Amino acid sequence: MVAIDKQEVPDKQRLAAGRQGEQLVAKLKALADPSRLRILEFMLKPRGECCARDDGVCGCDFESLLGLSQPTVSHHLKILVQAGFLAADKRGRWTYYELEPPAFVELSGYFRRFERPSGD
Amino acid sequence: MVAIDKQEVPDKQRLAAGRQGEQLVAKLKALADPSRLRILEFMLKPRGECCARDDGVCGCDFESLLGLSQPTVSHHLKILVQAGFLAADKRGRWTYYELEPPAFVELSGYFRRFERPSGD
DNA sequence: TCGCCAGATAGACGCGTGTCAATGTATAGT
DNA sequence: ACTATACATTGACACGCGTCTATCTGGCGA
Repeated sequence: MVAIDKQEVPDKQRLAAGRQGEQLVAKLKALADPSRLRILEFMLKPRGECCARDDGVCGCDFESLLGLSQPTVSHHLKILVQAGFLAADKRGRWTYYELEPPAFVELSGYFRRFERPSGD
Repeated sequence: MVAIDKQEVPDKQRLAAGRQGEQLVAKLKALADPSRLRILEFMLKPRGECCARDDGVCGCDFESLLGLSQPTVSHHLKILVQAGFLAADKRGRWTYYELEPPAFVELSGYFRRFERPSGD
């Protein structure tokens, strides 16, 4: 063993290789689902059907929106929260959700790197 | 034909609902894989190991990069091409790949909508 | 022409994941 | 205290997807 396995990759391709890249993949996986995308888009212009507030959307609103069972909706919301796209604010018996803009700033910034490739 | 199927959804949640949304999901699914992300990042600063050109990266370069079998690499490249992130240029016995910037412009633009939510 | 090599395709296998019914947990109202 | 409700968790099931081996296709050189 000639001292490998430590950091054979100095600085190249760190994003899609290390833990940072795993987080990115997790974020993209979280977005790669039609139901979760609809949740996020609903958050852009939420019309509260059930128990809306001006500072958050009640979780129960998503059920009728998506036509899915309550556990499934809860599952999707959990994934979006864990990925950092939503913030969950539990108030009393309800949970209110808000968009987390920084997560999207990070994503759009990441993709901007590919908008004008260096060499080509 | 009663002129249906044209725009039954006035303006609500068009992106994540209709065919346009399905395409978006397909694009995001294509990105939600560590191997495919590494392929794209490699395209940003490609060092040709095998048969590089200045106007494309040879497909065989990805095999050693990813440590995957040739059919698996071919599979990933196909997905990226179908999603519109890569362009495949078959020249003789080799296939050269290039980044497709417009696809990334579209994505970063989509996410920019969430960077500053209207209501909040 | 014959073999060699780059790449695509087909089929199989295993794991991940979206979905649901059933159940658990905690809060609010009576 | 008891019940109703909003949400989370669990377990199970089916399908999708990443990976491989094996095979096929097609272009290039000897």
